[in-house]
Amino acid sequence: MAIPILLDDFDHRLLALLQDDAARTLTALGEAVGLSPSAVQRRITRYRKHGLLQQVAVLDSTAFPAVVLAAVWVTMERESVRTLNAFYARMRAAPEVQQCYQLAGDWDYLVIMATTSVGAYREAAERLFKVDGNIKRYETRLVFDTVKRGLRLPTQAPSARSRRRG
Amino acid sequence: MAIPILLDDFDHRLLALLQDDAARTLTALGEAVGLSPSAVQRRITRYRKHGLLQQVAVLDSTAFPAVVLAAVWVTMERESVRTLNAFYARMRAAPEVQQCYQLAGDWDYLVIMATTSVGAYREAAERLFKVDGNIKRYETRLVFDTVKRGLRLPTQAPSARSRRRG
DNA sequence: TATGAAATTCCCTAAAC
DNA sequence: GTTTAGGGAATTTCATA
Repeated sequence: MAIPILLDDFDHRLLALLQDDAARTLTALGEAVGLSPSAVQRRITRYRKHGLLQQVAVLDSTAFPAVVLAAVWVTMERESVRTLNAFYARMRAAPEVQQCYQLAGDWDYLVIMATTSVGAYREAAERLFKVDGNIKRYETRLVFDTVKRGLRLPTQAPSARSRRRG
Repeated sequence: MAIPILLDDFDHRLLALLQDDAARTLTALGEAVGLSPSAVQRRITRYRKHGLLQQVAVLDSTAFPAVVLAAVWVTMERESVRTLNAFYARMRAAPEVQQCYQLAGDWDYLVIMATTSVGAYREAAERLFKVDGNIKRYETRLVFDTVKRGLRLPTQAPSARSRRRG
């Protein structure tokens, strides 16, 4: 889907910085990687045009004591293209669904949910995971504590990073 | 930890907008919620000072075909304060660990990992989840497909939103 | 105490090189 | 890739309800 984009060392370092803090100025980014602000800007524009990067605000979940997080494992009864597409559409459309991954193994999907109460979670789960011809079984595990939360991706192997440093 | 912060309707709407796209200008945000750019800026500054919000870049994981995502369930042998703190510190320090949640039920923790190869995942898992006096058991499920990915939190009940609209 | 408007500063953007 | 110039946004100040 996305057009392949070739990344050099500057790109990898910029993407790492931006994943930590996207509010930095082009000047600060340029100083960090050894590039002029204009060069940094051109690169970031390129990332955006390729749909590689989007800037979002991440809220501190502990600041919202009412928020209920839950992990749900799901297995499908039989995966016809039609029912699967419907499931995907439901996951993407539902504001309660934060993340949804297809897994290898006995469980087909992992879904991370976020709601404002256990009641709201129950409602959403019954609506989204109703056991019918599509979904065979699902299990809910409420989140007691958030140890770490982020979406950071490594864009190059750790060995390449340390090799370059050493 | 975080100082409680009282949020009004303007705040809820701003936080919703910012969670979708943190690159909007203060003017655009102000027009969307019916506030002057100055007022919007003051509120966002307040969120930042309270540690409520941070701006990050989220990368399109499909644009990095080499990236391997994995979900790991973990159970602890015996949860002494010392070993637990060590585990928490390890999770937070490891760049391969994206998310880590303590769960209700038979599995104690869910860990979402992101590495640049299956080899790198294996290395990281052996290092982070080594079965010893601390960790009893862990199971890995590789992610085949990402249906949805985000960290959006609802800051107020959906009923409150629709009630206000209707 | 929080607002909106105006003035200043700084940054982003798009040229030209 | 850098440097430069211009427009625009963020930030501060100020008057106000």
